[in-house]
Amino acid sequence: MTKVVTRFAPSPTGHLHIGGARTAIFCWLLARHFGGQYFLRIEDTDVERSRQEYTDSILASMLWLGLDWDGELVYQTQRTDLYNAYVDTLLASGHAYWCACTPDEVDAMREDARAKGLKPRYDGRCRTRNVGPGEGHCVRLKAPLTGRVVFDDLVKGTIAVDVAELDDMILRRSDGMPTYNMAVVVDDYEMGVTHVIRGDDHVSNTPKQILIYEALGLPLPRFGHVPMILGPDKQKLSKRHGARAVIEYQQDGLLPQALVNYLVRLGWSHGDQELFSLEELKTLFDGTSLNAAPSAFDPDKLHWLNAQYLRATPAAELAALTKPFVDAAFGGKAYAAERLEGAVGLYRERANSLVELAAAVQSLLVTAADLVFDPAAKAKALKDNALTHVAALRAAFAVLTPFDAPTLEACMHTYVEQGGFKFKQVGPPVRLALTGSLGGPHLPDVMALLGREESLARLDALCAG
RNA sequence: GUCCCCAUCGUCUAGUGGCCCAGGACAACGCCCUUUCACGGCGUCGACGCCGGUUCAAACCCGGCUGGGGACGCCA
Repeated sequence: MTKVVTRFAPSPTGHLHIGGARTAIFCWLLARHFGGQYFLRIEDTDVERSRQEYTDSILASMLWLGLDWDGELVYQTQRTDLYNAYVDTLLASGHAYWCACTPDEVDAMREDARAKGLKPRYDGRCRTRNVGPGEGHCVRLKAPLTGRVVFDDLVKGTIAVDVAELDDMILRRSDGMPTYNMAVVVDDYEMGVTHVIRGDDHVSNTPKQILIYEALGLPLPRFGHVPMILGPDKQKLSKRHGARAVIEYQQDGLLPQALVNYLVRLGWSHGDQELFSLEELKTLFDGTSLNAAPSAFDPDKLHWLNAQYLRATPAAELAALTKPFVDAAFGGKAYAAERLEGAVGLYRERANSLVELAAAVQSLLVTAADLVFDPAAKAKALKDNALTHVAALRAAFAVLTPFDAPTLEACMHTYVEQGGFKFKQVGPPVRLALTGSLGGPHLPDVMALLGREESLARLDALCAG
């Protein structure tokens, strides 16, 4: 088996978005599957927009998702000399030339071409002018004039482009900095990258980069372009589609396994299987079965997956994960933390995210005096002589032993049967007293968790108020 | 405008010439379970964009059309 080296190369101009995250997952999986290496390269050559805090954020998201990387981070801004050395060899070998055209002149050329219905491109007028280095001069690739660039894409199959579509691209800007395509080729080669997995939006860069590889006489890596992730409306993912950064999903209380699982299944599949652990993915994902068509992001399915993982997480662990969200919900106020794990156990199947879980669990953690009643529920439950049932049961519960779920349940049933009531008359007001609402976990379980003292206090509070 | 890519239920997808009058999952809807809300179980709705080929046979192969997306920077 040949060595597999992949890389993920974000530019630190924003947080890690789900599209990038999915690409990173594919890269990581491919490397891990084949026992290869996965590198991270920070493409920070756009000094204006690049920020250290974004690099930090991207790395944090990467780790949160469970994607570890090999080796040191590569920062493109630290490798200018390296890129320039390659540009110089291209200049020396006659594969590149100096160009004195100004941006305005080139713009004019493009407009001209577009007006004629042609592809806007640089016309190569400095190719033979021998202008040499100088103020405002950049270096361009002396691209072949005829022929086709053909490559076999891992996900899209054969892609062919006529070189007439390409122009003599700039390799080094007039300020001495390399351009994106130049830097990428040098880096991928220097880092030993064997599989370049990246977003669909780069397909048109690939032929250009191949031209540079060829001019440099370097071996080509394998390319794989994964399609974009679209919004639920099939349009390009944008601000109006809500959360797009993985950090936002983290804040919304999503589990990283759920996000990874969801993202992987967007564009990749393994028969009818829906649930995959990271370990399982490592053994299953070999870079095949990738879908060439773009896919729409479906928040509903993400939440469903998250619910699956929420239920699969052991109660103690889930309580620990939920705690920060509960702390935030209480805004620093004290609450019955000793009931957290039990409450999480009772509500886990009723929540799709940690945020929802934290909100649901709140009513069991406040003190009786702070319990908030849902007005609609209150109006609905406190009909007829509902409070007499509450008072009667309160008296029964006060002397009940043991105070556990089965005994409590039996006690309630006895009360209902002996009084000739319907449970519908008795259950709702009791539930309202205990949780402030009319939905939720099995009542005896709630009381057992709250304990006798707290349960009685809540029943009293409703009767009094 | 030019070039490139894509095309199965609303969505994610299975499907690589006969097993498919197309399977699974999410969503929706209904029923069951249930003292409530959920979970769960069962079921319903629902797709091969269109037109031509090739073939005994096409969702699968070929061509065109239509529709969608992407790229055309001294951004990445």
